[in-house]
Amino acid sequence: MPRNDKQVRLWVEGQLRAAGLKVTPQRYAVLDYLWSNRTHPTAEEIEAAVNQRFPCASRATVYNTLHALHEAGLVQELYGQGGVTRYDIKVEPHHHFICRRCGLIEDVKVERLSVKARLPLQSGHRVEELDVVIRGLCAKCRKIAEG
Amino acid sequence: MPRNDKQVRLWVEGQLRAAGLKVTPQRYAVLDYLWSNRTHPTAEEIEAAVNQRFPCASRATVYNTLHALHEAGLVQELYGQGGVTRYDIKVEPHHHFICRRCGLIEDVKVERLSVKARLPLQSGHRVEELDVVIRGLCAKCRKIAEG
DNA sequence: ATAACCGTTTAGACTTAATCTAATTTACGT
DNA sequence: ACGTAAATTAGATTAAGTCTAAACGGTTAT
Repeated sequence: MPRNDKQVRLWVEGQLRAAGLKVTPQRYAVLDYLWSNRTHPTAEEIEAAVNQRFPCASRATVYNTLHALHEAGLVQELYGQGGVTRYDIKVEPHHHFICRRCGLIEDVKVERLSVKARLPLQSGHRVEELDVVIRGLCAKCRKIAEG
Repeated sequence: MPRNDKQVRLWVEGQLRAAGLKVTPQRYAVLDYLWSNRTHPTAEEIEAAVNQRFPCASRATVYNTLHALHEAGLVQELYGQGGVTRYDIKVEPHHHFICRRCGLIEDVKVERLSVKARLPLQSGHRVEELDVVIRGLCAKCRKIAEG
């Protein structure tokens, strides 16, 4: 696990290469941003962030990159109410809590939630990942809703 | 659990009233359709289906109704790739398998997948539901992908 | 050097799921 | 029946995400 800037650079570049992707400034910027910001950003937020210092990535490229990273298993896509996809770097497995009122997303450590499956689930289907989303009201919205 | 048409009618009306919703033809049609078709339809598919015999529900009403039914806990919303929400009547708890290639959605019986949580997950958050989505490739797409 | 090559990026048009609005209609308790 | 709050409507609007065809870049061969 990288500890300083140089190590992060090497880690990001290594991950891209390992996924069979050329290391371009745009891809580097997106993956580096996701490494540093575990805030479940939208594609739009990522685009704005990586272009803040100086424009380098178009919208199409941000989407292309995110799809490639997802395909490569480096990034998780989070689908929720409103049809806006959020992105999350896959460093260690975890689940998510999503508030149905304000949209807050919080990580849930796997230790708190044990999932036991009897595989195979359906004949012939290949299970690749298991997304668990806990939905409800966050503390803040709970207070508002309960009055 | 309703067994014939009359019982279904009474069940649907009862569910609507219990949720504090007036029984309108549009709402009746939507909930009845979801009762009879456990195919995880989109709002568009539902709109087309309930208007097939004779037009009765506008798009806005279909969405309003689905939101109301979801709010009331009668219907589950399924969010996936593509940003198209799918709807599923909540009759008995189950999970879902979704093929990342063709989008196939299949129910997974809870017996096959047990989720155990250590509550409370986060201080103050109210847990309302737990969505488990198994993602991967269905048998068909698996064959195509593996060549 | 130069050329050819293939994957990547780009701007901007396009698609479409879902929302919004303001006027009209309807369900249902009294 | 009546009154009213709730529900419905058509159509305009929004915005997330995709598509397209041209340009770019870096690699390898000549």
